[in-house]
Amino acid sequence: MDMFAEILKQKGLKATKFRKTLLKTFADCNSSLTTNEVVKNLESRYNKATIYRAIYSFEKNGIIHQVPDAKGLSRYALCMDNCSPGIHHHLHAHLICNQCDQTYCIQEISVPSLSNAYGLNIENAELTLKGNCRSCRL
Amino acid sequence: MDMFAEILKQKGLKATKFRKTLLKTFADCNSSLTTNEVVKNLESRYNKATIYRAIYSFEKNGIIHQVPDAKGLSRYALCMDNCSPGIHHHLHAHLICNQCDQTYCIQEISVPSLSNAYGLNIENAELTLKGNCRSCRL
DNA sequence: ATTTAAACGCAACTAAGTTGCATTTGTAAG
DNA sequence: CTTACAAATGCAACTTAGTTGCGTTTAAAT
Repeated sequence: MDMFAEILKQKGLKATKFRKTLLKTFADCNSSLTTNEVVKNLESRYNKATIYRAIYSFEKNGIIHQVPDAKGLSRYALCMDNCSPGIHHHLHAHLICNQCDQTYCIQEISVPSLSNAYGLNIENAELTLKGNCRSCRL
Repeated sequence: MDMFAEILKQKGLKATKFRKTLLKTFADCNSSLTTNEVVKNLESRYNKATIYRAIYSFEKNGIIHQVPDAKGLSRYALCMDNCSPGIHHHLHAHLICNQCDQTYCIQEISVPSLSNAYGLNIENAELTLKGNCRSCRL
């Protein structure tokens, strides 16, 4: 019984060997990964184009969500909330650590609700913090 | 009397012909510009490397500040608050328009104060909204 | 076991941004 | 006004992130 295969199928994706490996990579990480960190981890075994395409499909199908990155790279984390294919529900803030440049989801801090403020028809809000993460404060 | 030259010197930068042109470019724009939009505007007259270096120094010296971009490019807007070389004070939110992909500073919406929440030693917070800008709602 | 659409690998490409070094220019001192 | 020099610019080559088209392989339904 393969847990990762089940998750992939439930989200509407074929459970290939590579995709199970990619999902495990995100699951094993307690924060987030840049596309390039994934490429470096896996490029001996899998092609760069394949990795980019899979990350794109994971994001689209509600398995991972994009998070901000200290240097402007694309960076992703596993979805914690119940995200469906096509619809992400993330109300939490993101912390970029000044010391390690890692990005963490901070479930304890939620994003203020601004729905229709000032007639801007806001459909999404992101709150990004810069500070020190738990590991770097030790 | 050259207003742009005065601003540049006051911020500690040499007032070259190119830098006055660049500052005017940002001043003439009511929202923000990607580095590439600036390059496209000016590359017939000035070198790409020069443009990148000048944008970097404008940002460092408190003339412009980086704002989020719909497609992850680097994008900047004139500082409105009183920013000093090395220190930016921006408490306003940023709006990315779903229709035109432009980024606007929204002075009316301020970023929640979170200073030391959860021991994260937060020294900066950014609030990014997605919605419709004024021009696109007309 | 067969079939087929989806996924993958490869290679070539684009676009954004950087770097080293030679030349030019703003500005302050003489 | 001229000189001198650090700072700014131009050029060209480079790096890095990400994309695309197409032929081959594979998951999974029949």
